[in-house]
Amino acid sequence: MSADAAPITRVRAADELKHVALEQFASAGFAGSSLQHIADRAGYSKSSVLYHYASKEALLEAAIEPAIAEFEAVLDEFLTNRGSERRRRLVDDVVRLLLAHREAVHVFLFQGPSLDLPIIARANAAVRRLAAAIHEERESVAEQVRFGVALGGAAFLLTAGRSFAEEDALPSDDELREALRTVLTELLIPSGRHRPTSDH
Amino acid sequence: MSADAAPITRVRAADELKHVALEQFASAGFAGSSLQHIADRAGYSKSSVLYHYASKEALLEAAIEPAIAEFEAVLDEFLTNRGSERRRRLVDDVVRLLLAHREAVHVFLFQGPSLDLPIIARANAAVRRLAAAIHEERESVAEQVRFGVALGGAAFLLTAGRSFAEEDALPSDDELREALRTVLTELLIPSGRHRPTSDH
DNA sequence: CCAGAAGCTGACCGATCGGTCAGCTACCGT
DNA sequence: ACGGTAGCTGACCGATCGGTCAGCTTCTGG
Repeated sequence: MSADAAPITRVRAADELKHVALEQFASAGFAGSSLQHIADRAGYSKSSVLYHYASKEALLEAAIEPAIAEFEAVLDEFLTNRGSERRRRLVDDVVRLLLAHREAVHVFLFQGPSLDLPIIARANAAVRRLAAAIHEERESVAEQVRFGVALGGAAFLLTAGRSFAEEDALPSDDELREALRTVLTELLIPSGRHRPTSDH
Repeated sequence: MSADAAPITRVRAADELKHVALEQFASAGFAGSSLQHIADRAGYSKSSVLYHYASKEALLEAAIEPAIAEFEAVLDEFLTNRGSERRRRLVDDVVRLLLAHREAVHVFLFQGPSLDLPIIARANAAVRRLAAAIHEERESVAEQVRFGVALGGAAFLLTAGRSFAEEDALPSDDELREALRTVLTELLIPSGRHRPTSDH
């Protein structure tokens, strides 16, 4: 049998290691996180880590691939859509993705350029595709800056920026989601707001 | 004599190493930058680096201290001022500081939380002071998010985000300064714009 | 009852890490 | 002419890095 209930501990170790590793990669950087440290934190030996994952790189890949795949899906949809809902969908998707995959986003967005790994190259390619699309359709520099500040700022707020707040004053995820949607909408959706032709 | 012209090569080595090191720290991370690599890039030996700087940590400190001191000055002025020009000054100062010290800001803002060094602690304390001041005077979550997105986004755009743009399409620093001032002003200065009481 | 796979580990490997040290060269003021 | 110092280097150190490997347990299907 072993159709159910059995793998209670089965997949757990690998997932646990993946989770601890992602935390470490996001908070201390990929280069700054040793397999030994990750193993210690998870309560395993370094050999165990390398039993479940062929290499440090494979561990990183397993940890951030889902986030990258989801980001690629969001991007594809954005590039396909042409309707008026286009940007609204992007804002919603991005906020949801950021909240669900903070650590992973922190890794491939902030450390991405410095890591020479296939999985990171794939993530960078996706980010670059988004940047190129934005650069194409928004000719003014201020418009491009708005986009970069919005996405980079949102990512910063949920990852690195978090450590600068007082712990007892951290808003809940629900509050954050709504506030982020509000702010990103202001920045990215030129709804009948006060931005005449000032740019460019 | 030796009152002039002599130190042409004198201070050069130390400054050159500092500059190369800062580039490396910003692009590859502190943990990911080895003294050997920095020395190679600068055309010196590793021993030479440690002759000019007592340790890797001292090298980092020399590289980013000026930026931190300047940031502290900007912060002190912001915390002192009470006039209506307060936020406008902050925007101007921050944009100027970001453009002048991109790499240093990238180090202590994005890698800051993960490095346990005195100089980084000092930088983190300053950022935290700013965050606390913002949290105090802006009670709505959206307002705090606006602040975090603005500052974090601007920093992202000038550092990590830069590598995602096509090289031949990078705006000049002057264009960036103006665009950043525009966008940050929109985000941080509640001038008679369409933000009624929607927040909180 | 037992063969074998899964899970996990310590011992070990070469490479590289940050850092020390003795010594070399070149130039300085006296 | 010479002692001292500033600049720089290669050799070397212990620690730690990512990764390999043989072997130990524990469980399971036949």
